[in-house]
Amino acid sequence: MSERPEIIQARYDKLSKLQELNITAFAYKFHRTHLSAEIKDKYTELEGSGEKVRVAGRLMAIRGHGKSSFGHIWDNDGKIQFYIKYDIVGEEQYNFFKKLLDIGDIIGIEGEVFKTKTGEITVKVEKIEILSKSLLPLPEKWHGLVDKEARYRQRYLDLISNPKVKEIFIKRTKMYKAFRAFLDSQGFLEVETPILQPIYGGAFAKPFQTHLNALDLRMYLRIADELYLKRLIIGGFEKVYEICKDFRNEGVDRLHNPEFTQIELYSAYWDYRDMMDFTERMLEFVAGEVCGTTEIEYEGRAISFKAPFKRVSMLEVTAEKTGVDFRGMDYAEAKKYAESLGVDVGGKRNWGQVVEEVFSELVQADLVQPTFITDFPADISPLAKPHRDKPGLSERFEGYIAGEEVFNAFSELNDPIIQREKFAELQKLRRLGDEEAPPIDEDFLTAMEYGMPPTAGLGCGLDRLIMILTDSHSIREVIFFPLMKPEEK
RNA sequence: GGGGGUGUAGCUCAGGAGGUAGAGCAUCUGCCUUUUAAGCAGGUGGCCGCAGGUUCGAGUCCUGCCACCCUCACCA
Repeated sequence: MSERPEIIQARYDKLSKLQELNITAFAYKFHRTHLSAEIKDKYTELEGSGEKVRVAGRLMAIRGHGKSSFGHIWDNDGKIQFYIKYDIVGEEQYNFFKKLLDIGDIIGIEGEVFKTKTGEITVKVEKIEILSKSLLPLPEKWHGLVDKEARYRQRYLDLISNPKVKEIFIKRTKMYKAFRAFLDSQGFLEVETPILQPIYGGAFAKPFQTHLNALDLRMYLRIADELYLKRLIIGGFEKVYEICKDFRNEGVDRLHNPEFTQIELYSAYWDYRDMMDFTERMLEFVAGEVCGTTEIEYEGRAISFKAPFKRVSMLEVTAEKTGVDFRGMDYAEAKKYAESLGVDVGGKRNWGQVVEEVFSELVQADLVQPTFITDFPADISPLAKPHRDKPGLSERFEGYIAGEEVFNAFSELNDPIIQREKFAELQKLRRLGDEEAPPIDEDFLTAMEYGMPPTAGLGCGLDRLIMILTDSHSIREVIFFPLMKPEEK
């Protein structure tokens, strides 16, 4: 029982004293008249008016001076200083403050507002009450909570003691709002599609499996939304989007969390060039809404979200960079040249995979400014339309920022005959041991056979985008509760 | 999975070459009625990640394990 560290036991002792005094340490409610920010905004009206304000928040600092004390409480929008004086509140309340409250407690105060001689807007306390006793001590006031493991496992402590962390997540929400505002204004409809799916598809990835007891059915958590959103396009919703949690049963590192967020959007009657025009306008808008500017800095490098973005074809930029033009080569020849460039293509099973590997090894890291890389190999783009002019390529682009892939888009394949062939090729890859090639989705093919309008679609990794917009090095900094191994007890 | 690093008080961190465990903040006791990392004086607080080993003696050296971080590989 009483094995508690002294610093914690002291708080339990105070709780007992409160109970002896018949003071409720865990209140039911507190009527607030103002938030801390409102007091500051309305100071000129409040000063000298005799109006009493009631504010509540977490007690974060105390500076005692004998018979008077200063302190700060933090609420949703910021902090406010209070001044409590023996002469005003009397012996009982002052001793209650001095002896029974701790940093970390949630308290409510009432009093008039004034400015100290250093000019800080301050509440002169007339009444003070405890709303919730904090039984565990908070991290240190100056350094905050630094240990990354503790920050991620106990995010609430991170949020309490590191105000900048709160800003990152506020920006994350601003990003969602900006996408919604932009897309809604352009006639897109926000929709929801299944997370639990009997067949996964729309990307190359290992899925999470689960089991539906009612139907004794193996189910998967979605790896992408693509095939369901296209069904909606077929159904006559011509512009749709979804902000979607996807799940991939793969590695965990600074760029990957097993559960992550994308936005996918589809517009009928567009091709991938329309989507590029749209995407750069949308990204410029989102960056401006989140950061207040399109000119940002990520890991010491200036990045401009000002449209238009650079556009260059994958094969051309790779040829420029490496001196090897892979166009017109067959699989064996491409492999030979890739190896001559020092790129390991041992596990690559077709021409496109080889070219993509060379690109991602030797070119990708240099794409710091937002750049559209266009015209990907057709054999690694099973859901994209074949390029109208360039044999072997597809009408597909990916967007790179700060050397990382952030979005991926196509002129969507709408020919069910070619789609079936593409799926068949994926089944070959599966049989060759490619675990990430998705199984064939007959229901989706049936939908396509009813006729799908020409369509362009885009997927954008929102975790990576907000990392860049908040200058965060790890995906764990932008996900409230990133995946952590449970601690062994 | 490979390589490198970290783990010591509630928090942030020191502990040189094996010899009784340290600081700041917090906490506790005094003093202090406009401070803001308030101040002054004094005190409490430790499974040194876990388990073994070497040694007269291990926070320190060795082995194994655990968690986390960085990095490479993998991952659209």
